[in-house]
Amino acid sequence: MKKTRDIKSIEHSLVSFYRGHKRMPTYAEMMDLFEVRSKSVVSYWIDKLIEKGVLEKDTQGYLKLSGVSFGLPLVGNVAAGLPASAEESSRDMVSMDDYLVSRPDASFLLRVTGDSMVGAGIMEGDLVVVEKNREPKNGDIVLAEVDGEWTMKYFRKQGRDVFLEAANPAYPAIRARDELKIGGVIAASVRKYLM
Amino acid sequence: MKKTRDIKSIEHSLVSFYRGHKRMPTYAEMMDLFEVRSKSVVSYWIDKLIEKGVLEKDTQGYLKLSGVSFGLPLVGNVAAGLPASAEESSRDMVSMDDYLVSRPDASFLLRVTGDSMVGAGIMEGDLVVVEKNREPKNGDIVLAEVDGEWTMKYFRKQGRDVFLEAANPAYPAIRARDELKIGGVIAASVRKYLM
DNA sequence: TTGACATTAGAACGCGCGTTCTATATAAGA
DNA sequence: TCTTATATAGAACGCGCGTTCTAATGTCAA
Repeated sequence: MKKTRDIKSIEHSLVSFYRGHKRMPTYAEMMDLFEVRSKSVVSYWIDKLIEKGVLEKDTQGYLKLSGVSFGLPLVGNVAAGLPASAEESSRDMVSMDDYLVSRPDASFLLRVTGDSMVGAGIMEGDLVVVEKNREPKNGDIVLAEVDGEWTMKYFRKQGRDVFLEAANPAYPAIRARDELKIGGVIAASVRKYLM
Repeated sequence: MKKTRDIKSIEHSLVSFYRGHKRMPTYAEMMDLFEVRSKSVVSYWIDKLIEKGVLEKDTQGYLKLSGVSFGLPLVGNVAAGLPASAEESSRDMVSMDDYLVSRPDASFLLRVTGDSMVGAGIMEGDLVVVEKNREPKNGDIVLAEVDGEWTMKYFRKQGRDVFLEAANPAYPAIRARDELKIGGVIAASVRKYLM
């Protein structure tokens, strides 16, 4: 068995350390990670990774996993199928957190109950990201209180006329009688298949 | 204007620093963050945050944002509506990355094209998380190559009989003639509404 | 074999890190 | 008032961090 200490495996061990510890390892810790016995060797490989663009140092000189190896690679669309797995670089790396949540401070998650939005592809059991304190635009999906009950509805506005509409045609549209209690605007919806 | 340097604003500044830098600040940097002029004051507040359970130190003594303030709060279901925003603690904090992706090394993202899975609530433009090298079970949604074209289909297996089925009834089921080329199993699907 | 280059080891060093001490200002209660 | 608890400042300290040097070894081609 040949030594597996190439630049690829080193990058991989760094990424998995960061995933596990939510921080970068120290040079002493990297000695164990890379299975070398000198910090200078660590420095040697770190320099290589910086050259390659996997790592960078921020303004204070701290190591950072840059761009690549954050999140998942967005490799194209379904029609293109799975990638040749060659050409590792020049791929878009997308973090689900960053992609789905623009304002983490003003957002929360809800588990979907009921079937009022199945027409919009939101099914029972899905999670939705709700953004608070945001002015809904026509066509947005909002979390609203109707007759003391919270539901998700399309927000419709035509001129001065404002009403709520379910995506499921079985439910009637609701006009704002007194005032509309909007809990937030649905920013994203996610569904998990595998456990 | 009163001093806003309470434990709440300090926690917030730490979280936003971590979100921006993907690491914890040093004590010197926290002096600027907290707007104090001594590292001992920083240590003073850090201890408070550790007591509170917001922070913890890992085995090497490094600061870590623990549990709380990672990801988004999962506050319940749609029927429950938006939370009273009181009782800040004892909420489930969920990171989208951790929730949706179990095996980051073996996963990638695809943008959905076509309407073959609208029946399953997966629409054109959605992103799907595809997990490679996983044995599909009956009922899983898989990325498969059919007649040289990649599509998403339900994976059906009844005894020895294996075939692919679209969620859209307009498309016919497909039996495996030669061999089934499975690119991966769909682990999750996400849709973004606000830009 | 010889040379050039890539990779590893080890040691030394300076500086900044987080800790810890003392001292002081402020606020609340008795 | 005096006491106590809370919050801030400043300084000192030891240790570990990342850097940088020299030198030895491994690899491969000429």
